Amino acid sequence: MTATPQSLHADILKAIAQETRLSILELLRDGERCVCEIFPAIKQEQSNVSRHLNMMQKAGILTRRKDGLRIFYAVKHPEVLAIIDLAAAIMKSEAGHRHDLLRTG
Amino acid sequence: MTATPQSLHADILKAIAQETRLSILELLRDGERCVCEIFPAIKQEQSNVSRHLNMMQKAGILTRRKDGLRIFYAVKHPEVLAIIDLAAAIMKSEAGHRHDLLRTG
DNA sequence: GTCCTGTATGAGTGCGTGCGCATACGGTAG
DNA sequence: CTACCGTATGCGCACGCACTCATACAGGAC
Repeated sequence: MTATPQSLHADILKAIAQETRLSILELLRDGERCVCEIFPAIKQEQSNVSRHLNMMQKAGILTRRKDGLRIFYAVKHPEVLAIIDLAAAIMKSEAGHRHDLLRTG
Repeated sequence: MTATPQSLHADILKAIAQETRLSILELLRDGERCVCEIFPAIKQEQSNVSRHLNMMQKAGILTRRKDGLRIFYAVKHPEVLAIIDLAAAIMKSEAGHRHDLLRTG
């Protein structure tokens, strides 16, 4: 048991590692939003956003709440946002190194 | 500027969010390894591992060092391992919640 | 009941990707 | 030089995935 935990890590990370989903998660950083708010904000089809939200909820990183017609999604684990921040930090330091590499040859 | 940073985050995260690459990164947690050590350890084709290593190095999360015939790869940013740990934490708490859900209906 | 709004889903498409096989490249040893 | 070892790469294949369009479903307003 716990033979290949990689396979499970991958599902969580794959649920985050996608542009559209990252856009959604950035929006949800400020709190829960309904689909009708999200898809215009990130300029994507409603159906596409719905699928991504559903996918992330099934992956366990979003919560779902019904309020009348609307369904509100929110980030379930703050670790998700921490992961995004770490990725941003890596990017930032990479961008700096790239400059150095270009300058020093 | 900083219009859609999501596109760039995604590249870093995608470089991590894959089973084979996660296996490699777990191995590299203990320090640098050459391809000849990695691919038998994770039971993958040499060509496949070589591609993944190359991909991660281009993504900026691995370093490369030549020593004679062998080429050693190592994790460049500790944040990468932190991301994996956070994903593991999410998984763990999700596993707990799943049990509750199954029991309470 | 009908109409409308908000969300989810089925079908189809094109692109991206992980993989294996064979082979080429680069460096070392003899 | 040749032979060999470690690594990278071209090619092909199968699968997965993000997306769009059209449509179905659920709930509220009337």
